[in-house]
Amino acid sequence: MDARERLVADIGQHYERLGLSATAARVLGVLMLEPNGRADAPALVKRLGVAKSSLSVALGTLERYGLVLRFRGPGERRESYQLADDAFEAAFLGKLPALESFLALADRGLALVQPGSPAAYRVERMRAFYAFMLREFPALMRRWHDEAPPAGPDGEARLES
Amino acid sequence: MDARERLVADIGQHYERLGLSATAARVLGVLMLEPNGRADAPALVKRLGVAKSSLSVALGTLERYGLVLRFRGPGERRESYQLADDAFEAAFLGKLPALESFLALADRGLALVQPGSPAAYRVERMRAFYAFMLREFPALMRRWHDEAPPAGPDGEARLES
DNA sequence: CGCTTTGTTCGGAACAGTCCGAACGGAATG
DNA sequence: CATTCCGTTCGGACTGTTCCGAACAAAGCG
Repeated sequence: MDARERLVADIGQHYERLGLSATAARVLGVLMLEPNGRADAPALVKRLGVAKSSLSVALGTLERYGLVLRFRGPGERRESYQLADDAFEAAFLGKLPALESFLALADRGLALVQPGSPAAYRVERMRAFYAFMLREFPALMRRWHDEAPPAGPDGEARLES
Repeated sequence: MDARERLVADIGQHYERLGLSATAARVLGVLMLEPNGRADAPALVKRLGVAKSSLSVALGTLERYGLVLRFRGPGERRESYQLADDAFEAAFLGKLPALESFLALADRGLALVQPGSPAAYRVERMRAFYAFMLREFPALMRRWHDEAPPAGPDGEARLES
């Protein structure tokens, strides 16, 4: 078990802790270290030692989360899977809807709580916090995009989105 | 099932989605709407219809996460549980360590990947993103603390931390 | 000192989620 | 048109988690 193998396993552990299944997490680990960030299903099956059915569902969830893109070259028999360029940002932005629904929850709470009571202040503060985050987070992401290092020498094929 | 009940259930659903157990999530829901944000174990057991053993472990995890504080008044027979004032911020800040470890993972990746390769650029970009977030997020929290509305009329007892 | 109350810990049951092998539908090849 | 290759879906087995009831330790009260 070389260093690369160990790193793949550790990356898997961390993504698993974030709620991904073990297979999906390990797929991410492999793709990150793959030279061109791309692999096909048979390669992943061999690399990870999982059934192709498990791989199928794992890739499905990864695609739904916007972390992995499917790619089929013209006339290509099999399809390749590639890390989305903005996978990490996508993982962050994917949590914004959760913030929105918490905001809505806070609103419902405000309507139920006696105005002026400590509970009202508490819920109002919670509401304000989520509103603040919901406002400031996209701004932060914009700043990141400005300061961000270039995406690379484009030695890899870019996928049309 | 009145509106309050429904709201408690929905808050529970959302916190459950964030990784808390069902019981812990519902405890949070109850405490948020409780007039003074406080309750004791028998009340919670009756309110939620769970065994007190389940409640015990749920409260333990909530306390470890810094979302709930134990409180025993002097000479009080039983102890009360109260929402931490900064529960929502704590929930956010609790994820910073995860960012740090991802940064470390990216460093290990950089050491393994061939310099100049597309993979190197990709991992470098990932590293930069996490570094950016790790730097900017505390700053964002500071700004929140400045702009934040007051904590309330202090009609509730404050806990010594 | 016995009794009650409060909170934790333990063992077993129930459940959700994930994985695997097998079967299936589709598409390109010969 | 038969065959081969891919990817998805399905049923069953397994694992880890959560929950409950019961037993337990600790601390005040009579």
